[in-house]
Parts: sequence; structure tokens; C-alpha cells
Amino acid sequence: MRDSDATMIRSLPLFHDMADDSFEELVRGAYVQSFPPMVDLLIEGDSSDFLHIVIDGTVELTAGWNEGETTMTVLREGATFILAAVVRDAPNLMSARTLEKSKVIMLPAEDVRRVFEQDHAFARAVVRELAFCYRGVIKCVKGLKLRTSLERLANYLLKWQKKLGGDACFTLPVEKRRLASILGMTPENLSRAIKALRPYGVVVTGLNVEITKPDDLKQLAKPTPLIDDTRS
Amino acid sequence: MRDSDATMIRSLPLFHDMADDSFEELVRGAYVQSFPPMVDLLIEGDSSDFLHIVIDGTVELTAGWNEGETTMTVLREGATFILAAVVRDAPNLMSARTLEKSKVIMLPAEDVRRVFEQDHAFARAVVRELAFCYRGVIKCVKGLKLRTSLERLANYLLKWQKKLGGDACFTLPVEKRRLASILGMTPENLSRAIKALRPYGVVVTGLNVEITKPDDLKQLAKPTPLIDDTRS
DNA sequence: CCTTTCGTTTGACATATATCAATCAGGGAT
DNA sequence: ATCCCTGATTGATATATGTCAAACGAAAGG
Repeated sequence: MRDSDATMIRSLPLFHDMADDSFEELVRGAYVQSFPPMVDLLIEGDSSDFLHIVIDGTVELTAGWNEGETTMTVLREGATFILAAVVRDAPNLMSARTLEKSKVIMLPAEDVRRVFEQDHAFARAVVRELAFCYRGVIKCVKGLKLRTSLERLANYLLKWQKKLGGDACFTLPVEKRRLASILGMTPENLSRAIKALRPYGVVVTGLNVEITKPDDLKQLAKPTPLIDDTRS
Repeated sequence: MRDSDATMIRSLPLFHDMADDSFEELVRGAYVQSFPPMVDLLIEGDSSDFLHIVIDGTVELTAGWNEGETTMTVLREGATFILAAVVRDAPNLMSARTLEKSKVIMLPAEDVRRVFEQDHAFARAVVRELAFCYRGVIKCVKGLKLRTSLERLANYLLKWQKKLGGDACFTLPVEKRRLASILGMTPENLSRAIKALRPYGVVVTGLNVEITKPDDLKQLAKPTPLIDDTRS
């Protein structure tokens, strides 16, 4: 592993506070790999031998059942995945594949578990990370059960607008059919939902979004930190 | 706190392996309370000052948005709740209320965090518990996004049949309108879904369920451990 | 025992969402 | 530049699910 990669993951909350030698021990056995787009990294149901960290690019987590597949989330630089499966030594509940050319660090699950035993700061960070992920999924369930697809879309747009700096114009971070899957609808329906948001000041051209009447959109979306806040 | 209560929670995975004095420290500041049915224990959005443990009875976790409310889960003896919020010192994402007369232990969040710092076995148990909860919610999302309400009901019935011993006859653990909310549908729709399962050998009388053709039902439900397995 | 209440069920209807097929548009590759 | 491929859109239609109102039934209280 390059120094720059080590520095990068060292700065992540999960690894930031741990002892130097614990970090060394983790990094020693790590693999760094670059993958082209659309490569499967993990298959749902397989055992989880490595904790994965996205260094660069984007990775999609999906789940399937009975011919169907849905996108659970899309991960970017700094995100870790299948921590829960590694901790419990249980099969992956989701598949993972690269969307773009991506660089991923893989830490052997054994090492993670061993260092976890030794280093209390790391243990605490793992707890915080898992609690964070848990709360993220809870919010996802709340959105699915309490909101219509139009409302989910409206809140998604507001969330990303804020995340990307708050400008009236911004670019969608994923292609539309994946966005549809994330929001739990079909691509056709997303198309129609986008049109339905036009009266609320939403103009979408390709992946570009402009929100001209944020107050009107918020009145429809009714965002709340208890569902839409990414941190906390 | 009575000895019997202490013994009970000591036997839970979360507290089983911790040091005796850590456990003492936790129990020292604990409150044990009995509540009548339909009492609010927590309100969504409030800060989380106590880790809660259900000793007896049933507690419902709900979430609301814009006039609507949905049941996220129903907890029974031995279940802990809002661990994630306590760990992150963040607002509750769900409300909690008793369904039956219930006994609940409340451990001050401060104590939990402090003992967590000192006792590595406890820290590990917290990690395992959080990972377990996380995986439970992920399965919930998969069910919501990949299955119809009929399929969710069919799998719910099979899951509880197995959990209650595998007999052809068993009793639903919650009233129907709550079951509807858990499954993400309306009570009216649940009624119709139950009727729709009759050709698959499902006879429901009040809260009593009989599954006469389990193979037929399984063919419809297509259960998979990656969604329907409660443990792991 | 009756009454009241609340949860359930049923039917009619409205809405939301998915499906299918066809067309359209943009980005690479040749 | 042209072609081809893939994703996006549109329209027509089907299905799933929610809503409203009414009727029903079981359990609790007087």
C-alpha cells in the first residue's frame, strides 16, 4: 500500500483515533486494488473475508430476490462496507460492484477482528460507525414506509443540493435508472415524477438539476432531520 | 433492582461476557419500571438519556412523518432499544410505547458510555448487538423493496410459524392492524391479503393461524435466510 | 343482559405504481 | 460524419395499494 493510501484511510473516523501500531498491523495485511467499472466485488450470500474501503470511484450495494434486484446505496470515497458482516462473521446481505473505475482497500476480516480485540479506540470507532450505518438504514425504512415516491424524490433532490453546496444548480450523482432503484421505483416512474416536480420549480436536463423555487419544493417534500439528515 | 431482574439481563448477550464489576456499575444506576399498556416511553426526536431493555411485556417502536405513523418493530423480553442513539448521543429516530403491561430497565446513557470505555468484553458485545440490529433493518428494506405486500405477509407467517415451534397452528403475536403497519400496508389490505392466501392453505381465525399446505405457501413466499432469518 | 366501543371485514372507488411497447436522444466507436 | 448501443422518455394499460363508508363481530363495562 502506498503512503498516500494509508494516510487517506488513517484520516477516516474509523481509523483516526486508533494506536499507531494497531493501524500498522491492519495496514500490513491490506490489499489495494483498482477495478474497472461494473466489476463484482462481493456476492450476496457469500462469506465476508475482507472489510472494504472505497478509496476512489463509486461502488454500488445491491440486493436481489426472485429475479428482482434493487440498489441499496451507492458508496463513494471514504465509505466502508460490510463491516457488520465482518463483525458477526456472517454472510453478506448485499452484493457490491463498481460503477466507475474504482480503487478499493481490503482489510482481512481476521486482522480487523484481532485489532478490534486489542485497540479500544478502534473498538469505539467501530461502534460509532455501526450505529451510524444503522441509523442510516432506519431513515431509509422510514422514507419507504411513510412517503410516496414523489416525496422521496423531492427530498433526495433537496438533500443533494445541500450536500453539494446549496447552489440552485447541481448534477445528479448517479444515473437515473440507478436513482430510481435507490428510491424504490421504476425508471419510467422516475421520469414521470421528475415531470410532476416541474410545478415546484424543478428543472432536470440530463443529469443537471435546477431548483428554482426551493420553498415550494420544501413545502412538498417536508424534509426532516429524522429522515433526511445524512450525518447524525 | 431485584436480583431476578439483574440475573435476567445478565444472561442477555449484551451483558453476558462483561466483568462483574462493570456489570455492577451499570446496574447500580439502573431504573426498573412497570408501565401500563399504551404508555409512551420515548418520543421520536428527543435525546436518548437511557438505554432501554424490555424485561417483560411488549414495546412498539414507531416512526411518524406528516400525519402518518408506521410501526417499525415490536420488541419482547430481552430486547434492547435505542442503543445506536445512546452510542452516538443523537436524537431518537423512533418513538416507543408499551403495548401490554410491561417492565422495562433503563440504564443511564452516561453509565453505558463510561462502562463501554472500560470493559472490552462489553464493547465487543455492543458491536455485535449493533451489527445484528443493522442487519435486521437491512433485511427489512430488502423485503419492502423487493416483495409485494402479499409476499411479505406469506413470509411473515412462515417466519413466525418456525419461531413458535413449527406447528401447523399458531397465534399471531400482534393484533392485525399493527401487523399491517409492520408489513407496510393498511389493515383493509391485510384483510384481503389474508383471504388471498387461502388457496395456499392459510386459514386465519381471529389471531389464530393454520397453515395446511406449507409447501404451497413456501412456493409463493420463496423465503431466504438473507431476508427472513431472524438470527445471523 | 344489554350496550358501547373498537377492531375487523367488505365493497366501491380512487390513486399510485408497475409493465410493456415504442420512440427518442446522446455518447462512443468505426 | 454515421451508426449503434444504451439509457431516457412517452403513452397505453394493468396491477397493486390506499381511501372511504358501511356493516359486522367480539370484548369490556355498566
